[in-house]
Amino acid sequence: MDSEKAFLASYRLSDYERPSVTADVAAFRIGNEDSPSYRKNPENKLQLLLIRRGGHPFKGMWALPGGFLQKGETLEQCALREIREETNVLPVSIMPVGVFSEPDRDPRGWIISGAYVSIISEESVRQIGQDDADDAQWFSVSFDGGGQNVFSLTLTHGSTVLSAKLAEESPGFGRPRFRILDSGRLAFDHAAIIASALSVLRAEAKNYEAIFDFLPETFTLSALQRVQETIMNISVLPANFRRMVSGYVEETDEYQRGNGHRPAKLYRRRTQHPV
Amino acid sequence: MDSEKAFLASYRLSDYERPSVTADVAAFRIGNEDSPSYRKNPENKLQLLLIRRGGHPFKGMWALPGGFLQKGETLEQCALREIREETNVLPVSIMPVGVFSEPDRDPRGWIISGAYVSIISEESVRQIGQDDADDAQWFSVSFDGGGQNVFSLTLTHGSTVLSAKLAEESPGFGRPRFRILDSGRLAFDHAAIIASALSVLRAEAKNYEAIFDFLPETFTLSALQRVQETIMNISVLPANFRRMVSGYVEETDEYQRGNGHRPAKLYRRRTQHPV
DNA sequence: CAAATAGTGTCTCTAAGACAATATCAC
DNA sequence: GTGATATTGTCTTAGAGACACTATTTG
Repeated sequence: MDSEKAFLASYRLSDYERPSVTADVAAFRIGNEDSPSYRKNPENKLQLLLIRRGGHPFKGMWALPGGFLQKGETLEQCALREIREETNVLPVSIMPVGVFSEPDRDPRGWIISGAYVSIISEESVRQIGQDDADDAQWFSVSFDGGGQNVFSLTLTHGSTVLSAKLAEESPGFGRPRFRILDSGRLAFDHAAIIASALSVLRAEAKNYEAIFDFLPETFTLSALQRVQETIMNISVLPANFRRMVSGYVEETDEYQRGNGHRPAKLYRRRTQHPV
Repeated sequence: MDSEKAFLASYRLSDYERPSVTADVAAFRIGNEDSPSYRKNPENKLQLLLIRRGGHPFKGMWALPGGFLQKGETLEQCALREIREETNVLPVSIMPVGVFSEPDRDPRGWIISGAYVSIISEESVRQIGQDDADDAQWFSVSFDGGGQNVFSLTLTHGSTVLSAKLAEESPGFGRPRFRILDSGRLAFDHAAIIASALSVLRAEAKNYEAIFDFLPETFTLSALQRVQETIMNISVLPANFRRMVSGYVEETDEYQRGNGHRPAKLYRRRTQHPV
C-alpha cells in the first residue's frame, strides 16, 4: 500500500510525449424553407453549423466548431462546452463519432480529435436568433453516394458552396471511415469527420430515437416524418410512418390549426416504450 | 501564405496542458471446451485477453492490454501494435468502442483512453500457443443484464473469478455507456470498457460481418453459427441460420469428415454480397 | 368548391421463426 | 443399428410497403 503511494508520488507523466486533444462537433438542425403555397407544409433541409476560421491555419476557410480538451473535463463535456460557446445552446443529444488521429491532420502539430454529432432542436434554434457575426453559419447538407464507395458532400450557404469528395473505407465494418479525395475547401480533415458524422446520424435516425431532439416538445406526426425523411434522404408513405412510430409517441389534447387543411393532433415523445 | 508559414513556425502547442493518450484493446476469441462425447461438437466460449499488472497502480490486478499513443501513429495503429506486442498476432478486425476520459480514471494523472474491440481468429490463437508468462490469460466471459439497466460481468480463468456490476447509462442512444457499481477487481475503469466493448461486439455480430474473423478461412456453417450464438448468447434453429447467412458465404468443394456424424461442407466468406 | 394535409383500414409481400423430414457419417 | 450433426423443405406469423378511402380545414 505504501509502495503504491510512493510510486504515484514519484510518477511523472511528463516523461512521455503527449498529443494535444480536441473535441470537434458536427451540430445539425432542421432548417425550414419557405413553402411555395400558403397551405403547403414547409420543406425541410438538414443543416450543419460551420465556423469561418479567423486565424491560421486554414484562415478564412470553414471548419467544425471545436476546441482543446481542458483539464478536469471529459471529452463529452468539452464537446458540449464548445457547441455551447458557439451557439449559446446546450444540445439535447450528443453522440460519439470517432477519433481522428492521423499524425499530419493538423499543420500546427500533433493534435488528435474526438468527433461528436450533436442535435440542435428547432426551439433552441429560435432562441439563438441570428448570430451577430458572419463567422458562424448554417450550411445546407447534401451527402450522396454517387457510385460504389465514392460519396460527394456538398454544403451550401447562400452563394458559398463547399463541395467535397470522399471514399468510404472498409465498408460495412463498425463505424464507416472516409478518405478525403477532395476536401472542398473545408479545413483540416473536417470533410471526413462530417461524412462520418452524417453516417452516424442516419443510422441513429432509423431507430426513431434521435429524431425527436430536432423538434419542440410537442409536434405533429408529419413534422416528425419530415425530420426523418430529411436526415435519411428517403420518403415513406404517411400511413406507414404513423404505424411505425406509434409506439414511440403519445397523443396530447392539442391540435395544430391555422393551416389550409385539416388540423393535426400534436404528439409528444413517449419515454416508456411499449412491449 | 507567408504569414501562415510564419504563424506555424512560431506556433507552440506546449502552451496548452495536454493529457496522455492510451489505446486499450478488448481482444476476444472463441475458446473451445472439450466435448463430453466424441461425436458431439465442441462447446464454445467467448474469451477475453487480460494482463496481470506487474507494476503500480493496481499492481497484481487484471487489466486490458494497452499502452501510450506514440508520435507518428494513429490511435488504431497504436491499438494494433499493443495487441501485437501482447499476443504476437495482428488481429483481423479492430473496431472503435469509444473514448474514456473521466479526469480521475487513472491515479497516475490525466490519461484518456481510446478503446477498441479486436477479434483474434482461431488460426491465430493456435499460432500463439501457450504464453510462457502467466501474466497474460484468456478469461471466459459472461455478461448478462440481470434486470433493468444493471448488468453483471463475470470473467473466469481457472479459479480466478472477476465479477463486476455495471449500470447502463442513457440506454438506447448511440453507443451504450456503463457506470461501474463494482469493478470486480479489474484495474482502472476497465470493467466499463469491457462492457461497452461487448455491446459493440454483440451489435456487430448481428450483421454477420465480424463473426467470420473468429474462424479460419474455411469453416462449417454450424461452426459459424456457434460463433454467433456464443457472442450474442442466443440460440437459433440451424435451418434458419443457414438461410440467413446464405448470402454471406459460398461453398467450397471440401468437407469436414471424421466426426461421428454426417460430414459438413466447408464454406468460405463471400466478399461480394449478392442483391 | 378546391387544394392540401390528417388519419384509418386493409391487402400484399417478404423475412424470420417453428418444425418436420431426410441424409450421412463413426462407432 | 445408434447417436449425433448436416441439410432441405414448408407452414406460420409479424412487420413493412402499397394503396384506397374518408375527414377536416382555409381561402
